[in-house]
Amino acid sequence: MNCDLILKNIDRQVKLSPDEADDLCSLLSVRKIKKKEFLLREGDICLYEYFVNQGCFRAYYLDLTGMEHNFYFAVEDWWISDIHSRVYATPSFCNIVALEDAELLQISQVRLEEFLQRAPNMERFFRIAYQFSLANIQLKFLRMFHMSAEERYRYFRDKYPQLDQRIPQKHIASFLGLTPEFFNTVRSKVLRAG
Amino acid sequence: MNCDLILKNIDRQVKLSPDEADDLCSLLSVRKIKKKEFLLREGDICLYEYFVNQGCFRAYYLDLTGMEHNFYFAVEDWWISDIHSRVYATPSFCNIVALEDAELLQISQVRLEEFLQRAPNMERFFRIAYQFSLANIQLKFLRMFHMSAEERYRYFRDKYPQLDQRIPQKHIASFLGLTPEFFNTVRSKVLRAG
DNA sequence: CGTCTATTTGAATGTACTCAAAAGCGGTGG
DNA sequence: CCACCGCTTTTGAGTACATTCAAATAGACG
Repeated sequence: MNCDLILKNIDRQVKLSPDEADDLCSLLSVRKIKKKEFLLREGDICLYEYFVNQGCFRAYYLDLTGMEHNFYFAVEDWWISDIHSRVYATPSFCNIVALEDAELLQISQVRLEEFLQRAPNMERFFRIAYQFSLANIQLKFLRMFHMSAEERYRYFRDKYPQLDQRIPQKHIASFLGLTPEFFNTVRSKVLRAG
Repeated sequence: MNCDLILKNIDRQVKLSPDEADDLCSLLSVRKIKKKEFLLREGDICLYEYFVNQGCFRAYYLDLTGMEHNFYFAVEDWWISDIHSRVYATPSFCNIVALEDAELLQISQVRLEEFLQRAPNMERFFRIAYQFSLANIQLKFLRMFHMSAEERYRYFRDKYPQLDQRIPQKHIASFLGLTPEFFNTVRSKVLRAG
């Protein structure tokens, strides 16, 4: 199993001992997912935290009218799960689906909690990771909520150029809270203006 | 110094030993703030994590045109700080101001980090607290971004009835991403309809 | 090659905003 | 205690940004 990427990812925040690293890796399992397959479906309880080794995912929820709303993308070196469902152990409101063939590492919530009890370094890693996520999502919230469609798209391109190339327009539109049609006119305008 | 409320708050997630509780309390100091005084100003680096013992705060940022956008309220038993500024040790984008005379407990970022190194229980507390915040803010993000003005206000009333009563309309309008004028018409409609 | 889905374009509509002005309310000084 | 001032809330008219619906074009996949 290829744990290189995840260990490098963790090493950016905390230094695990070789034993801790081995312990972690022994708890991980590989999961291969084909394009369009679901990692999580609405109503399921999210039992795992996932780390993307390869591929691309989108997380979305369905509103009352059945429309899909994307709210998270994940590619290589990103973590993904439904944190709400996982933490509260309640049925998920959202779906996670592969946009490309993908390989994940997964650790079950139960094993993760046990591991955190005996590995303060990992407790620390997640504390820091969540702290950064929170800092970033708060800023994202400000930006997304008070910016025009064009500003939002410019910000997205700036921040995630690799995603802008890789992910179909309609999913970016949804991520930005726009209709595909209107997003397309915005996008054309931005491309013309540079 | 009155540490009852904060210790109860922490006790909901983790059990601190009496020594750990004393250790924590020795690091806290009381801060009294009058209505309209600033706890944090844009450009300052946020050096503390705060816990509200009494009173009410709003956090907002100024956009390019000088308009204020509220994004967080805190009352008794809530934590508040600019997590982005505090964690990255960069100048804050936001302002935090008291809406009422208030009393806070504060702990400096430096002391907090030191404390977390020696108190795995508190590391755990913050990991869990951030985890819940993240779960909730993600859900809030979904709701706020894809709901109409009226739905957003109904959700706000439902979730924070105490804030709806306590905070001036114009600040709720801003929190919901609406102009005070438009918010007022929405609010009137909701009050009429029940 | 044909089918299905995604993107592009346009017209009509609606939601929320800006600007303007009146009415209400709270605090302060005479 | 009341009158005034400033700030907040309410109301309305005109406008802009984004949506819905419809249809044509382009692209992906079997």
